[in-house]
Amino acid sequence: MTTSAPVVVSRSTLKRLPLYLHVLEDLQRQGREYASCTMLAGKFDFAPILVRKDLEVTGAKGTAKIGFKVVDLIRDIKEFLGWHNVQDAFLVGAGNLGKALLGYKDFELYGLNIVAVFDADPRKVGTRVFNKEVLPMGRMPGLAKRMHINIGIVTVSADGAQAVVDAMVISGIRAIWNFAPAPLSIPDGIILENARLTQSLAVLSNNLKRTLQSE
Amino acid sequence: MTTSAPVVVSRSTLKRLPLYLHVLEDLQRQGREYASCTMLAGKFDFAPILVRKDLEVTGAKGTAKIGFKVVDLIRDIKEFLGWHNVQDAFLVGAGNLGKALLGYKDFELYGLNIVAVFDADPRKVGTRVFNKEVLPMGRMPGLAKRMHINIGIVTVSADGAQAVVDAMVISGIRAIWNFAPAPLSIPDGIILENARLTQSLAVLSNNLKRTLQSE
DNA sequence: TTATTATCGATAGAAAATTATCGATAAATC
DNA sequence: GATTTATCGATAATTTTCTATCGATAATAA
Repeated sequence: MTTSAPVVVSRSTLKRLPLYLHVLEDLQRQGREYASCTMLAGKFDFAPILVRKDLEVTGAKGTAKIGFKVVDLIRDIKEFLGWHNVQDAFLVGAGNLGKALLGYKDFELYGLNIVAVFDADPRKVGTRVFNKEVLPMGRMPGLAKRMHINIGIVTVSADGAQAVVDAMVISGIRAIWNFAPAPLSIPDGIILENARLTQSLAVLSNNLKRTLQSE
Repeated sequence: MTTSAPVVVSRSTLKRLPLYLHVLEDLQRQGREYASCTMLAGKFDFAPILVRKDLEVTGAKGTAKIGFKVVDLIRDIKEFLGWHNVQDAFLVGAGNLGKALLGYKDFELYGLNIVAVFDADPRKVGTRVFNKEVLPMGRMPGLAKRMHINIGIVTVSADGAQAVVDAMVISGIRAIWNFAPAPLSIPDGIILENARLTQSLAVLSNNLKRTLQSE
C-alpha cells in the first residue's frame, strides 16, 4: 500500500465538505446515482467551481456530463475527513449542552462515538443520561489511558474548562473538541477545535443590524 | 446624528470578534483597565496585527504604548455586532439542543433574548422548559407578528426544518439561526446563518486523521 | 531632559482563497 | 453520424485575507 502524504487543505474547504455530505446522503436515500458540482452548488448558493475545487482534495473522480457517483463521493469525503473509522470519545460536562450532544444519534455517521460521560459535580455522578452513567472526573484519566481514547469533548463552563483540558492531555487524549467559551492553552501536538455558538451568532447579529440600519 | 453607511466586513473578522469579547469581559471582571492587541493575540495564537485589523472595523481607538480601554472596546465591539440592543427571538424545536440553548443564560449578553418556545409535537406542548411553556406551532406566526420578532432559532430535525423556516418567513421573521443539518432555501432579504456542529467536527477529525497517519 | 520601548494607525506587500477560462469528454439531440 | 450541451479537470487570473513595514505617540527609564 502506497501511503500518500497527508494532504493539508484549507479550513474553509474542510468545513464545506460535511455540507456536501449531508446533501449526498439525502440524495442517496432518494435513490439518486449521480450528482454534479453544479447541482450541489445550487443547494448552497456556492459557485460550482468552488464545489469542484473542494471535492478535488478528496481525490474523488467525476465524469464529464454526468458528475460524481454518489456512493463513491460519500465514501471519498468520509475517508478524507477520517469519518470512515469511528473514533471513541469521552465527554466531560453533563449539563444541558452535554446532554444534547449525547442525544445526537448521528455522530456515529460522522466518525464519533461517545463512550463515556464525566462530571465533577457529585450530584450528577451516578445519574444516567441517554442510558449512560455519569462517572466522576477522577476516573477519567485511568479509563482514557486504558481505552486509548483519542478524542475529548468539553462541555463544562468557561471556569472549569482549562482544568478539564489539562486532565485530558495528561490522559493521552490527542484531540479536544471544546464548547466552553474560554481560550484554552494546550501543548504542541494536541489538536484543539473550538465549537463556539457565539461566533455564528455574531455573523447573524451583524447582518441583522446592518439590514435594520439600512431601512 | 450622522448615520454612517453600515460597514461590511469579512466573515472571518466577524467570527473573531466574539473571541476577543469573551477575553475582554474576563479582563474587566479582573479589574484590568487596558488591553493591547499583542496581549489579546497571545490568548489565541493570532498575529497581533490581525487583532489590530479586526478591531479597526469596530471603530475602536487605542492609544500607543497602552492599548485599548477595556470598557470602551467591549462597548464598541458589542455595538458593531448589534449586541448592545437585545433582540427578542423565538425558538422552534424543544428537543435536547433547544433545551440547551434555552438554558444558556449568557445569550442576553450577546444581544439575544429567547422569549418563546414552540414545538409541533403535541406531547411537548404545554410542558415547561427553563420556566417557559412550550407553545403549539400554530401560535407562532400570530405571536411573531404581534411581537415584531426579528430572530428565529431552528432546533428541529432536518426533515422539519424547511417547513419551520417557511412559517418563520411568513411571520415576518428576518433572521434565522439554523441548527438543523439541512440546506434551507429562503427568499432574498432574509438572513440565514447555519450553526453546524459537523463543520467544526470535520476540522477536528481531519486533523486527527492526519496526525494518526503520520506516526 | 533625552533615549528607549511598546503600541497604534496607515500603507504596502505576500499569501491564500475564490472565480474564470479553456480544452476534453460523455451524453443527448438532430 | 454530426452537432450541441453539460460537466469535468487543469491552469490562470482575480479577489480577499492576512502579514509586514514604518512613522507617530505615549509611557518608562536613564
